[in-house]
Amino acid sequence: MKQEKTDNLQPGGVSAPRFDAIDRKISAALVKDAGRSFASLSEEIGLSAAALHERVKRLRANGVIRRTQAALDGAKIGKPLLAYIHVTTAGWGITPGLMKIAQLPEVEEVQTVTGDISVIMKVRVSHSLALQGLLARLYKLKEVRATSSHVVLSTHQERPVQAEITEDLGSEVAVGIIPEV
Amino acid sequence: MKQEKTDNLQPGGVSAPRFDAIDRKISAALVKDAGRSFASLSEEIGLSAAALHERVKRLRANGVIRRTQAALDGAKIGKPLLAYIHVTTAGWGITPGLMKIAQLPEVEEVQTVTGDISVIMKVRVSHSLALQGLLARLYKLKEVRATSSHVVLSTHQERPVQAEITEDLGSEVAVGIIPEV
DNA sequence: GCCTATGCCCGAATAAAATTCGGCAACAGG
DNA sequence: CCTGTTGCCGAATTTTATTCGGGCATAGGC
Repeated sequence: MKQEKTDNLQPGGVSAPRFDAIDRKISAALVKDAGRSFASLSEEIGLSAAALHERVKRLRANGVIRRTQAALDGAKIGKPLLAYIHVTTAGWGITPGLMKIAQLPEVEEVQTVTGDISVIMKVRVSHSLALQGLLARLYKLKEVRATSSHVVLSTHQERPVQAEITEDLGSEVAVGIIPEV
Repeated sequence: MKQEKTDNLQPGGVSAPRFDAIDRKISAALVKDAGRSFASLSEEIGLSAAALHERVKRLRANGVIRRTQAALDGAKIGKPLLAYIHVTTAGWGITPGLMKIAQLPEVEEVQTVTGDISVIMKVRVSHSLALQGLLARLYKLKEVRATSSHVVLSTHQERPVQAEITEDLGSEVAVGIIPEV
């Protein structure tokens, strides 16, 4: 029996759903390929298929895994033009008009952000005329003050949320910045 | 017999794969939920499970469906801070230094764009110190002239490439814009 | 220290799904 | 009119997901 020491267990936290190293590993694997069979994954993780299945079920129930989806090729489905639209609005937040535009299948992201712009939209369209049409719809909204578009020339990385975390990202800057008490 | 005629080949090596309305419908369904059984999907589409399976297999082979992946909740895996970093670089394009940073699991997108900035990066980190660490790594590269960060306050839409296309997006602007010949 | 409740895991059985296969019909080209 | 090709179907077949009963270890009450 190759029973691993269960040092992955966490002290009983009632509120926060636990998410240990194994869960992270499973999540990372499913982000890369959600179509893999539990059998082969369980081998890689070091769990039985049944235990793995239970964990995945719990990850879904907890909302860690929100869903599993197909990743399409934008160009091959007829939408080769990707762009970011920066929107400056009068007033605050997202209005019903903007939300309606956000529902268009061309619109992939709508985020309110800090900085000198209010909203960042990520849109993918069939051709430049469609981009213009999208901008026209934006300018029909009276809360839209200005827009600034950035057409994507080439994509060097584009992927969903990754499960892994680089541990030493913050620490390297911390030295000499945190004041002594 | 499946013979490959050389005159079928197009520049790029791939003969034009067809992508009809049914394919689009299937793709749209799989983007929403790739875990659905072929049986239930075939009912909705109006095909047999076998025919549906064959189409999906072809969509994958053609690269229309690039992969199927799990969508994680950024906050629940310990990365609640989402931001866009606009990078202005000296010289052109993506350098090896930038490509290395693009491999970090915190970096979800790296795009070269038109406009007054060179690169747009989408990053998701655990806390602001990690964002600072990321910026520190960027500024270590001598090709990086300046950056401008936009922290996401709230996400109103965030989803992968959608299969649907709004047909009348371009047409509405076209009226009165395209000059008569 | 002992006892029990709990969480996590396993192997095997079962249910469900994916995948394959042979054949039929529509269509285009010769 | 024939013929090769394509897309589809229903039914087998194989693979996979899912359930089930139980074992082991830990934590906490007593």
